[in-house]
Amino acid sequence: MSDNQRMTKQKRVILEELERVRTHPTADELYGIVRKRIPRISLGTVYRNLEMLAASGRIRTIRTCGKQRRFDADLSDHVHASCIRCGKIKDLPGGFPIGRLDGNLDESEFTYIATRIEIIGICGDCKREEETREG
Amino acid sequence: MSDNQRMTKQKRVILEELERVRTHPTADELYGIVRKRIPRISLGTVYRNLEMLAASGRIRTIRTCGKQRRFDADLSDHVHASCIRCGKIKDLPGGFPIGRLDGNLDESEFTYIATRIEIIGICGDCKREEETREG
DNA sequence: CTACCTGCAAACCCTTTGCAAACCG
DNA sequence: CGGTTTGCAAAGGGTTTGCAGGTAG
Repeated sequence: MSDNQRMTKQKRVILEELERVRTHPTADELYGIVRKRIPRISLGTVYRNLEMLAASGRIRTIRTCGKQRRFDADLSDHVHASCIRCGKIKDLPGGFPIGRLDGNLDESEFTYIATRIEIIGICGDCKREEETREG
Repeated sequence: MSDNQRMTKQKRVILEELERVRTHPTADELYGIVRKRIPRISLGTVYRNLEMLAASGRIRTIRTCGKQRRFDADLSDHVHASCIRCGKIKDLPGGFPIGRLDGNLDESEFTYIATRIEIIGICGDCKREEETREG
């Protein structure tokens, strides 16, 4: 967390692309996007930069359904809608329906950083796919 | 999700132990616990049974901070407090401060299943450890 | 200059899976 | 009995890391 971070071309492009997309891509998906601008970038570099950007608070990592981590450059409080089938995440319009949620928290036993709210469900694409398959 | 599940000794003990512990153990932690009662059980069996129990809705899986999945036999709505350092999860007293949260949801585009709320922070153990290390 | 960062590839580690034997109902 | 489940071990797949060369400041 010592912020001796350099703004390299790779880091800048990764951040730009993550801010641009509306999805919450996995490292691998972002790798595919960034490679259009930096063809010789490596997946390891993408991971390292996402890690650094998260450590310095410029982006957030999301772990929910699915085995892969996802990343979000939108730091505002918003609710995520996660699909248990495909793991994709969409944002819900409107902010948080609650506040800081640290009321009944013993600060000596837990230092509050943030609240996360998500709804779990099945997205339209996966639902339609299931209906097709099951007839 | 076809519930042709048999109640084997392994599955029963895994469920019993998961219901008994107050933590939200990883598969590996639960493996260590269950092995006290079934010494020759394998980690693969623990994973398979947790998967089956989750598929039939008897337990829940949690993915948050940390790379390992965690499991929870408490199906009631409760807020999780996750430590970003060690990945451990504790329950917050009291239920959910909000309701179903599917108000501004287009049901044709997302089938609602559940709401998850967690707070992110640093637990007492990790905080004390950091204070010791940094002087 | 030089400490930090990159690309590459191998290592890591959690999780899943194939198989023959064991077991539940 | 017949289809599930188990233990074992190997495979899988996302993420991390060591290293030598490259680069920001």
